[in-house]
Amino acid sequence: MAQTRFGKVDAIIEFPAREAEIRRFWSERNVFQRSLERRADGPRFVFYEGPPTANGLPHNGHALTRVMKDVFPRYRGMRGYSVPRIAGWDTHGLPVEIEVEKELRISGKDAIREYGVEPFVRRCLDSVFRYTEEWRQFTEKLAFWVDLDQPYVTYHESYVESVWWALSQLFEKGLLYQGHKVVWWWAQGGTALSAAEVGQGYKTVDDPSLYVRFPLRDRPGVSLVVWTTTPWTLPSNTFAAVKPGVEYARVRDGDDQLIVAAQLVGTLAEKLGRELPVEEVFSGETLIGERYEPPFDWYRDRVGDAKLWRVVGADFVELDAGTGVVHIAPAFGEVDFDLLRREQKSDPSLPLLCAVRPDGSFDPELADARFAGRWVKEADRDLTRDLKERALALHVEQVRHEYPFCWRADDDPLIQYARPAWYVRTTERVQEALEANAAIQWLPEHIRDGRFGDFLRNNVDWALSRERFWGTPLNIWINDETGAMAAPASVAEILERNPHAFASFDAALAEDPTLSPHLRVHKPWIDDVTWTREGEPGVYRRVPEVIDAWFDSGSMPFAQWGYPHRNREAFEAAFPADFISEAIDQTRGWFNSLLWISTLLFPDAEKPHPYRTCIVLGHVSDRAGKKESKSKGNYTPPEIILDRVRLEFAAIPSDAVAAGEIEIAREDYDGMDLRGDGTRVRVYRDGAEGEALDRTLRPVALPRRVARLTLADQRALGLEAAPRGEGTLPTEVPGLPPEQKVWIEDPSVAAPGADAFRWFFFASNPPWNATRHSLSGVRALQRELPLKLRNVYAFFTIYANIDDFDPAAAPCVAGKRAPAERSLLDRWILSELALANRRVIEHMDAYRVYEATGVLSEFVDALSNWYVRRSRDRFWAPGLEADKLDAHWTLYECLIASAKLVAPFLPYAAEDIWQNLARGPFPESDEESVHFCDYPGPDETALDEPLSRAMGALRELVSAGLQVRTAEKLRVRQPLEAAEIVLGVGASGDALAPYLDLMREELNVAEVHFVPKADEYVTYRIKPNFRALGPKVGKRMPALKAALAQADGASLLRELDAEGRVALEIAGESIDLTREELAVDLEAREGFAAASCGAGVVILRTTLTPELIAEGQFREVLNRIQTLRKELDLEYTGRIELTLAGDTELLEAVRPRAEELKRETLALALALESAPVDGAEVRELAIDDRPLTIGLRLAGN
RNA sequence: GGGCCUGUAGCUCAGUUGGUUAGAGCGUCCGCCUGAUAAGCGGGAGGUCGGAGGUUCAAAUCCUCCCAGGCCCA
Repeated sequence: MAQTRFGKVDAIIEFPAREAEIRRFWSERNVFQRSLERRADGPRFVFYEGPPTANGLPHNGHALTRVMKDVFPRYRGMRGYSVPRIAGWDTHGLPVEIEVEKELRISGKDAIREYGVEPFVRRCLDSVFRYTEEWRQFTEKLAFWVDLDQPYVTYHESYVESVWWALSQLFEKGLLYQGHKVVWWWAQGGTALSAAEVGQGYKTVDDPSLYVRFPLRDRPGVSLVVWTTTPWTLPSNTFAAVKPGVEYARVRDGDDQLIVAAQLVGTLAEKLGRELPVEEVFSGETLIGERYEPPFDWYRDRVGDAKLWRVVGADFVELDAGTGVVHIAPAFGEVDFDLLRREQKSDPSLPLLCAVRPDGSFDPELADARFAGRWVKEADRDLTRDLKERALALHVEQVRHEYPFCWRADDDPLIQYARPAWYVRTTERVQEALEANAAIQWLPEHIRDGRFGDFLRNNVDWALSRERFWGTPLNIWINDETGAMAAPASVAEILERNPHAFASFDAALAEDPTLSPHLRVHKPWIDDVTWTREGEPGVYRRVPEVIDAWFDSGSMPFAQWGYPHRNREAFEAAFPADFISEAIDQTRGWFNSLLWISTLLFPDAEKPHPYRTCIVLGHVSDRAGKKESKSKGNYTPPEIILDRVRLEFAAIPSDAVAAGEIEIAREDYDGMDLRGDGTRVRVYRDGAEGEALDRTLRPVALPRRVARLTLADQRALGLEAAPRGEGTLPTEVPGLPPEQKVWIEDPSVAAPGADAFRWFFFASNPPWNATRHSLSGVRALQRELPLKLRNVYAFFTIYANIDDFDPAAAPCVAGKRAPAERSLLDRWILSELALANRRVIEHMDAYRVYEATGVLSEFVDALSNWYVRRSRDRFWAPGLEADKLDAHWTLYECLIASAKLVAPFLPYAAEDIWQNLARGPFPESDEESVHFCDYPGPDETALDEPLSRAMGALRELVSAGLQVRTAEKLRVRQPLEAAEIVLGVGASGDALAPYLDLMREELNVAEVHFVPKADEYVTYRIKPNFRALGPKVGKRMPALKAALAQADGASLLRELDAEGRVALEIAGESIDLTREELAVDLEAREGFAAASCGAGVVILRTTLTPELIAEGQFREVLNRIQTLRKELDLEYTGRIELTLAGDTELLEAVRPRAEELKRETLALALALESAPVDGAEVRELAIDDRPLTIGLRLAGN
């Protein structure tokens, strides 16, 4: 049988390139698909992918969500579950429309209508998948295994039909109704703006600030005083609100009486510049129900007996400004509107007064001639004048405040404005939603009662409709004569009503066969769908709105299957989800819409649904904890981790730059993880790497993402200056033409790669914490496990190949011994492995990925820094004796297990190891990929906790011993006579006796003893065991502590040992103390070369005999020769011939140990006191000032 | 303005039901080791645990208030 040669493992590796090879293997061998098939019969673990929008490029936050959504399904898959993973795309909504508007350089709904709804919608569709390819690559690079070939897509007809079904269910249950919603309205553009957009457009402006009298009808001469900064809303005034439970005052103002909140009388008096003596104080409630004269009479004769213009109570009334009486215009304020809705519960006839048309002008039907048709903001001044003339304005001034403007047209102020809207009556089912929420496992837990619970408890009805174009059309048709409504749940149901319903779309399709068939269920074509009914007058026409895109994504549990029109069983088998995860901003987004839709549609399903466990991810911030933002440029693009260490800069030629140099911002320099003040970099134009220049990069004070270069370099690279120079915003750089920007790349190191990125997100902190992201951070964590594991793996292949160790070969298999027969060290690391394995499973089952990475790191550290380190001489031993074979097997088993253990976290590294170490020897094995393997279960027989504890103590003692050497300036190469160990009180040397060889080697001492009578070396410090004594001793604790500190430790201990207890006199009382109630610390006495640790005290005998000195000198010589071997890059097995000459004492130290020297250095010949032979590599050096000449040449030359 | 979260070493983070010398990694300095290692080991410096009160024999941990940052809403 041919010997396996394991592939050579380079310690230095370009991870992105290696990962690409592995990715190719996965795709060629269809590994993901097959991993699913192999588990198809397993119990189901249901994962829902929250659909991203692909009309922007993926960023670091997406990387976090991708890897978190990957690690748990991978883990569960390896644990035997069937875990199908379907990708999804969120395709509808305002952001898409806005992108297209930008592209078309148009703005507003009228502009869209002018452009044409049909071509507009088609452009939306195109734009949705603009970055699909980037998303696919991003997803694949991060090894997020999800089925990208058969994704669910929210604009697809089958998806829309499912959403329609959901809406028709709500409609039939009476949970859909029409009302109004107050939105931030851009009147000139005829559109509502989202909160995020509004947030972008605040400006500081001066607005009028009015104090207005509302005369009470039934109390002549008495007026309420209200304060407003929007006079234009006064004609639509409906109520005046006061705060119940707060004191109000009636004050005298000349012949008038005014009513304001008692605590604001002074403020108002100051404004008016006159005394306002208080006549009466009363509680706010007593005002409720009072009628008043509205400030304008535009509605007076129009609204019949409706109980308008009266005082109502409201808790939101604030008393730190204004008058404590609030003007309520429900059409122009959200809280105002909610108040109207509240009042409508007892009096449904209350109208919504709105004297303003959607274009922001006063309605000529209502307004008097002076104001009809005028833009409301412009009318403020005349309205104010009118109020003054009628003596209703008590006081007028200007106020400077922040007010939102349209971010696209920044001269246009926004107004709050009530628009007709469709609502989902969620308030009726809050209790059920809360029950579902209570049953969900939220990670972190506080989301349940905190952020999300609060949100649910404060639920208001879901405003579902959007007056836009690109979205799922609201499937409600209204008879234009009778007002009857219908909500068909599918295309088929529409066709039943009118077989030619889609004639207009069919015609469009006939004209243009490239038209996506899915657009049949979209605007504008869906608006042409109508029908009539036998015996009923009128035509059913669809309402014009589309719906909130959150309803789309929240429907994915069933809509991804097209349920209930299709795939009923598939849906039922995959409901609810066991696990979902998104970032915290989805609390009110996807997490919310999923929960509500499920709660409303499936009231009988067992809770929680539609998800059982939800990990709420923190945001990814920059290295300073600031939100990453493309416009600030504090953004490390994911490519710098995944592909290459480079950034793109706007080119700024400057004659101030030194020849051969380039200057960028210090922040960008740090962002590329460059050190010092100058680094060699490559500079090139995009796509012209062949003509790259090598330059020295200098960090200076500059704005981000601009690079200053010399005029000569500018010419050499064929660049133009970026037109906006240093004022170029980071966000503009990608859009510059290629001749105005440069790439700057650090060619000295490869990017860390996808596994490193994944590990960073898992291992840096718990997933719900905000993560500070940087290249240096990723690299730091990469060293912690991925690189360490790779080093061990490389070590193994070196010696396995040297020894022809082959796990498939008969001699190796025959020589494989059970772990119990192997050496202590082997048994120890196998025990650690089993322990780590058990703990990783516990953590991962509980979704504690961060803790799981900690366990893995500790294990790999133990493997690398103790097992391999202590086993090195076993691997160097000649031949392949039993002990060496044990070492190979043990390390092999650890690596194979590690590959499986890390597979969900580091799918590439795991595959790399697996292919080389498992598939290499066993090419016919069933597990072609590590991702086909079962996750290992701990080998319970290998678990040996006493062994783990003992080795832990040993490692501590060794550390202490090394600490002594450091303190005494005794290098480890210098052998010492002995180490004495004083163990902690009560510990026995027996448990550690088997490890003393390890300790002798590690400390380089001839002997290790336990010292039975330790008083000579150490003192004992005795402290109370606070935890045990706390309840018993209570307030006397400080006194006890002091007494123990002063007592003689050794004699106390002797008494304890003899009597089993000691008695101490504290504050006149005697306290009996047992051994368990005391803690004893050892401390080395002065004058010894000693150090203490938790396990005990280590004392080194530091006297050097001539023999020890000679031994030390020999070690030095050996070290120099080995170093030379390494310098010369010799093969590990390469034989050499040696000559040594120089200091006599050195040579005499070597002479008796010549055989050992030859063995260790693989020297066939050793000549002392002889000159180097021809062709030898010669080194002249000194060891402690003693000259030595080494001549080394390869044997056989 | 409200809600939630976070604040521990220069940086990134741990820190069990409160238990008395607050830990790790990185960085830095000194030293060591190296025939796997972009490594590793030992040590030093570095902390009023955001601040102020309180509860307790005992507080990073529990309570109250305040400050700063983040997120979500207004």
